[in-house]
Amino acid sequence: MPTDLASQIVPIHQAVKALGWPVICTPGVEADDIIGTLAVRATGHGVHTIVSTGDKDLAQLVNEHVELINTMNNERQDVQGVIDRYGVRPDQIIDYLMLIGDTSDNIPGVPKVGPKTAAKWLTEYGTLAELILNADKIKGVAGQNLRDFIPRFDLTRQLVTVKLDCEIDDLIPGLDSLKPLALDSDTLIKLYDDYGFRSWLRELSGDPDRIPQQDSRAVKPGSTVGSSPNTETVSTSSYGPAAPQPMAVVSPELIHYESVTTWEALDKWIDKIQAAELTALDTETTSLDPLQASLVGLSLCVEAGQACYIPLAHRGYDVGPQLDKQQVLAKLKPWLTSDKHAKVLHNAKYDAHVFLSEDIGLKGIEEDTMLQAYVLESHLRVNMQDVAQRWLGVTGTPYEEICGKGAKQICFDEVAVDLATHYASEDADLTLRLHQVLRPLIAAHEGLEATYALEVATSRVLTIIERNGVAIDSDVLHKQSHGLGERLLGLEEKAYELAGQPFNMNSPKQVGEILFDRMQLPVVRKTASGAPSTDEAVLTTLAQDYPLPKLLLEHRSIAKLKSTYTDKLPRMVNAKTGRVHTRYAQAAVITGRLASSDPNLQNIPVRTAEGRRVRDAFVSSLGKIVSADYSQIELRIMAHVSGDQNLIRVFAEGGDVHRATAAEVFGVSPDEVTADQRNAAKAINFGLIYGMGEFGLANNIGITRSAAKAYIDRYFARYPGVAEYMERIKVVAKEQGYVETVFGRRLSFPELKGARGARTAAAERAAINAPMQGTAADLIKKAMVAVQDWLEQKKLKTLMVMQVHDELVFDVPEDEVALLKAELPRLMGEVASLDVPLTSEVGEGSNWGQAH
DNA sequence: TTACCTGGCTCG
DNA sequence: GTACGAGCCAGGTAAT
Repeated sequence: MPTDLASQIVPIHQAVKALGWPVICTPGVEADDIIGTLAVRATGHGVHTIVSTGDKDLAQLVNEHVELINTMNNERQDVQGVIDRYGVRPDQIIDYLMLIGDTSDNIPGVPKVGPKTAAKWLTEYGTLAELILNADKIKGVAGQNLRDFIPRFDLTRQLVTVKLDCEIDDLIPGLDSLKPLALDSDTLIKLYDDYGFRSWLRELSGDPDRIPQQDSRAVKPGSTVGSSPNTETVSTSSYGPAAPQPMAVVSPELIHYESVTTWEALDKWIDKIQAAELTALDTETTSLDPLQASLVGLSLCVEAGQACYIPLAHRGYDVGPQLDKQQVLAKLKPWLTSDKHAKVLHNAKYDAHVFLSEDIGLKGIEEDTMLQAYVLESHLRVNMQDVAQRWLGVTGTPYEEICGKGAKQICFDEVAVDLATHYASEDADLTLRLHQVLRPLIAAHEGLEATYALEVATSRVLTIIERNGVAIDSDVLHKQSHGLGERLLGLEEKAYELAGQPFNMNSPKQVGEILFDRMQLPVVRKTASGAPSTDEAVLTTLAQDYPLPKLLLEHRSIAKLKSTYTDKLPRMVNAKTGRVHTRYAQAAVITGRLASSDPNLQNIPVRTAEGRRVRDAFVSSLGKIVSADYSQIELRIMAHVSGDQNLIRVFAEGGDVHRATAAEVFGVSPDEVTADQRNAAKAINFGLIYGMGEFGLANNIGITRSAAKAYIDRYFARYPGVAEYMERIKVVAKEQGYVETVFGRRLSFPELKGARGARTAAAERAAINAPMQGTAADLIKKAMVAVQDWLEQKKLKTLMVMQVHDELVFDVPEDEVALLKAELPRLMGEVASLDVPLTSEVGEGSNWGQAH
């Protein structure tokens, strides 16, 4: 055999025989080719995905090719036949069409179709079968006809195999003599990095043993758990070393994950979970969107290292035996819906939604390891991978490694069952082990225990709110969109005239070129990257002397309204429920607040009249919208935590707090306070919550720095407790590395611990703000739990539909409105007793806009 | 074509 | 450099 394969063209089966590697060596061979080759080898063995222990990129790339080749192999036989037999998925045909596009780049006469075009076709025709049946009617953007593509499927296969310099059929006999696939990507990457591709081949041909032929870690599930590949990892945990806690240590050979595909095996596991004190549970689904997700399988773990996966809805041409989904769920339902059987999950809210979609109300959710991790370290990521790495020293399998990412991500139901078994069992196993490690750490601190209990209770309420959704009047938004669109056109016309040429008003770059290059306006400020800034403050300054900036400001604000709100919200309406279902991230904000996304309902406009109109589209489906918000919550908390007697008295006396503080600061009676004085007091009140300095205050209310300094000095003179508190909290944060809310939630600032310098100033401000924002978050969470419990206890029909940091919004039947308006302030006020009253304001209306 | 970043703007 | 905490949009560009 040749020893220098890199210099020769070697048919693949020869390479296979010589090296045990399916290597194609052609002049100019590149990384793509080796990846493709490895993928071909994998598919030749019926492998669907390759698990890597080390670098993700190569395995990921290989897996993408595996997917393409599997698809291609399926479809080249007979497109319609494949559809009928295997139910090829839309994303697979997209991939296939992409493959055509990729390959056709250099091939004259083969039209190119990208995933967007393919997706558009599929959207129009719904299913792949429809698409194929209507092939002659379907035209792409460049006029190409889908029918033309179908006969070319085979051509494409030819082109691809030519590119690989072999026929797949030739390849397979060569592969048959090989042992099962062995890929150690650490070694691959190292060799590739050290020697480059060609040298690597030489190494291989000279010393094939350098690559382990049988490395079960790479192929068979089971090894990525149990030991950390990187022993030098240093934990950032504030609570303990990264070294695995004794209870969590499971030596790899004791780990056993199994697929449950027989009724006997299922019964055995049902016995186990019935008897268990606590069971870790995890679901696998078709979507990351919990309301869209459909159950694909579920995993259980009652003892560290011993877990099972029950595949329920996997698909694919060679999917193994699976138990009937409905029968399995029927057998499990008594256990799932029993609060006598305690469960631990990682982000239980997600799984609760998945089960609700199967008409199963999951009960007994007593523990949630995501919330445990969040309560312990709210400033760090709480996904399973990162948490397991931090607390167990274990590198679990990332979701992306199983399903890919981005546009090429596959659905979990396409993942091979054995691979899914490993991944899903591991999740349940790690959940249980995390619980064993984290739970005692929380129990050791009263404040953390209380915070965790609150988070678990909040999770249940959030599930309800998300599922309730909120009714949106799309017609209202469409009309607004239309009006805004016309105004945008008018503004554009005027702006082009002033600029002397058309330009994209949405592009900061083009706006900058027009203003500062063409029109030679003065540069007020530069952005972080050095370009002249065109933000609101700059344009407002320029608008005093020039007409165009004013138009730009108006255009900006209207374009934002249209694109983010009036255009977007109607598209977010769930087809099944006719409502908008936001997602509340419970472990995303370091201070303990919630975050809302898809869509974000916590930043719906309110400050301008035209923006506020968007809220008119948030309507009631039962009768009225009722909204209740804590008034001046963070300032009240400042009064409480600082213990400043003057500030406490201001709140105790009630009335207009900004006017009262203005009277204090400027030494006049409340009714003598001027509008300017009240504004200054308001700016200081808000600013000090954020740790604002004189520069910030001066900027904010348009006064000189020295005037701002004078105001702040007077403020602190009148409220000395506030000044002392701010100094105290900085010291505390620096000494212990964390601060606490009133209820004992810990908020960490590791960068402050023992540090000093310019960069710490920002962290200091965050530390000053955190107890207030965090305590406010605690309070509203307590309120949500109290109110939802009350709604259920009173058996009311009212739905809680939104939380906006200090506000709760309800969809209320007419006959419950009076009760809600009477009881909400009481319920919200009684969740805690601070040194200041906790008052709230309640409003009602037929929509959210009116309810304020 | 897609993925990621920047600048800008919305909210509490 | 300069006020805390978020999410989302359009444009622009780098990577594929």
